[in-house]
Amino acid sequence: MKIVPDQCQVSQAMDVIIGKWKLAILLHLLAHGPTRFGALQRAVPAVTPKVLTQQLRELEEEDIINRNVYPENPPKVEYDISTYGQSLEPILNAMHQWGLDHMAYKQTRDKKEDNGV
Amino acid sequence: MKIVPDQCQVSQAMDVIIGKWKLAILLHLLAHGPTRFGALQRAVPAVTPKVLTQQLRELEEEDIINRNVYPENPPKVEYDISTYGQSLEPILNAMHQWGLDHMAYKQTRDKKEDNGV
DNA sequence: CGGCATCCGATGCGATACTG
DNA sequence: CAGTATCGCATCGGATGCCG
Repeated sequence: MKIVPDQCQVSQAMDVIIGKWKLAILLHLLAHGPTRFGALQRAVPAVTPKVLTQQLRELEEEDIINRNVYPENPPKVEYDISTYGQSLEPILNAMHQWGLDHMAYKQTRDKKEDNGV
Repeated sequence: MKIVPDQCQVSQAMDVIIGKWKLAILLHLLAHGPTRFGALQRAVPAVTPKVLTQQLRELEEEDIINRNVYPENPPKVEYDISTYGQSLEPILNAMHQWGLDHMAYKQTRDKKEDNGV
């Protein structure tokens, strides 16, 4: 398939997954199902609550994830991938596969450079 | 295929294609073949020469594109996708397809909202 | 033609502290 | 527990001007 630049919507996808922690969030939700805010924070250790909230809100606004509030005490909020969000999987899989190849590529390339190429 | 978070390399791909104009550059090179610096600048009108150079250099360092200098006068420099860079096509295609779907999705969603949902 | 040097502003992200 | 409020900074990209 050839991408026609004039009607190219690649950046539509970029805009949605751009954000330092969005991929990590999506991958966690895809792998583990519904996850609470605190659990997400533990799953992505370096993220602060403020930024985690930001990224979640942005994903929610694009209908990629769902936010479910359980009116309990203590409060409980779960996030999970929406049906629509699951349509991102082909992109993630393609990126993942390429990432694996890229690791291997860098390996061999750097080895060559060590030998003076 | 299920992505195993522990050995997930999705961000490897992200790191390579992140950059405001990199996708536009790659798509242009894929569609039009070898392209000169000036032509790229005309193809991506909003980019300034400084930033265009930056993005090209970063893509070049990852071996995604080739930079060919022709020692003529006036100077001529052509950029083109490397063989390795072509391996990104599955990602771009997946993103493009999703982008098209996303446009349609937003259409119907916004129409619903207009009707008071 | 194909850049590079310099300056500058916006935005994204982080640190810390506090709250219903 | 699941956030919000404030502050601050670094990074990225844009504007402008100059050069081989």
